[in-house]
Amino acid sequence: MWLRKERRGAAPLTRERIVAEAVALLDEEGVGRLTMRRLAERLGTGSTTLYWHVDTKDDVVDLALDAIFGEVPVPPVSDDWRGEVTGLLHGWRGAMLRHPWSARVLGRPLLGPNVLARTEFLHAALVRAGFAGPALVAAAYALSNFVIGSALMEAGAAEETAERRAADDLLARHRAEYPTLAAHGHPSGNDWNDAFARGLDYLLDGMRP
Amino acid sequence: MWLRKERRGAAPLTRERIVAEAVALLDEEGVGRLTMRRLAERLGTGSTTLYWHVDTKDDVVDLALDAIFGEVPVPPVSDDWRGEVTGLLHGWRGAMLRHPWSARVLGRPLLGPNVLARTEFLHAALVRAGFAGPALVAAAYALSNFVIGSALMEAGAAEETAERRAADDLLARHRAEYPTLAAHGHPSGNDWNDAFARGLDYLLDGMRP
DNA sequence: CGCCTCCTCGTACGCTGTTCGAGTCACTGG
DNA sequence: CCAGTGACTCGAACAGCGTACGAGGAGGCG
Repeated sequence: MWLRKERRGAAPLTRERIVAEAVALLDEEGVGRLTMRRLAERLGTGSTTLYWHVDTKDDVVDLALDAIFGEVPVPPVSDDWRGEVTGLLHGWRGAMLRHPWSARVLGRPLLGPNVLARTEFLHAALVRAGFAGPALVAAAYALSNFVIGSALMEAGAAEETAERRAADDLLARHRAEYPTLAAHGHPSGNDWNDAFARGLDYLLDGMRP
Repeated sequence: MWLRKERRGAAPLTRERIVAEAVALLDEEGVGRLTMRRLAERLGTGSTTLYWHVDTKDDVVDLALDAIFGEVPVPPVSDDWRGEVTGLLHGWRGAMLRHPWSARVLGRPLLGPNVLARTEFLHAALVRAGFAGPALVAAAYALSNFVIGSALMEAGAAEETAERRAADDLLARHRAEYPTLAAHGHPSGNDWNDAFARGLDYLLDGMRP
């Protein structure tokens, strides 16, 4: 069969290819349109074939999630633990914003190797900084929860300018009930970057080993 | 008709009743089992009837989400802005942990009246504390993102002790790759409360108007 | 040659959100 | 008194979903 070489060479269906295509599909169409059938179609296979490589659709999502965290660069170890941490976390946020569906999918335990490696790095940097015991877990969780929460909110807010417009209208209509909110408005554009950087500084300033 | 009084009195189907029942269903069975048909069954109506009161299933979720934030007590205004903020945020976290499905559902814009009222309170407290401009939005977003991220992670981790056990096993097996992580273990039980309180203190300590 | 293992897939099941059109009922204006 | 109107309910149906199952095809090995 001539097909053999071609099949083997061009399209050996693997977990890796499935995950890569899932990430592409999620990036292009969002989490609501990730479907086993659509994914299989993009891969040129039948939908049920996927189930030989993967137990369940949730597995695909878990794998895709861990895959994008592989994009987060792990800074080199230096004697500036604070620089390492901010570098890691800015990268973390960046990856989540590049793949906004990731925020919608969080909440299941993050146990993939890429996530674990970065979490390990974060903990190690904090240990090097002198944190230990309850202060260590508090610091590590505060930092990652802050990043995750920020990405979640920002990804949600960035989704639809139409909805944002409606939200501003709503806020303007209820100006009397929410005076402070209406006066300062929602962040937009570069405000998010600034707010994130500032917030991270607040947190790091307040942390003491 | 004798039914008239009864119908009118016992079961006038309203948005409020739908939302209340949705919250109950979500609390009992989780977000995966919220179905228009199941919800309607619990309400004693046909499933399609719901669509007269509500445009879409997402609307039900949005309403349920805002409803549980109505449980968050708004502290009385005092001259202790930090106390007000910590009180509000502990209550916020408590509500989310009482309804763990809420974490899984976050990410869409939070624009319900209950959420807006509490966000307004948070902003107002920070303004009273002297924050303004970019520092204000950074402080407000840092605080709420921290709370949301914490609740998200904690609710996710609390879901299944079986999964937690498997996760610990996995960590133990890879002890060599993740030494710091394996050495300190995941939080459990009251550790979460402590980590949250500490993290919040870190953040507030680092914030300057 | 036959067998075993890896891999693929068509079919089917039960369930989902939502649309549509027909119906029921309390009430109102003539 | 009664026709009509608007608020509300619902059964049937549609397209699509995740997934189980069992029938196959193909390469390697006896």
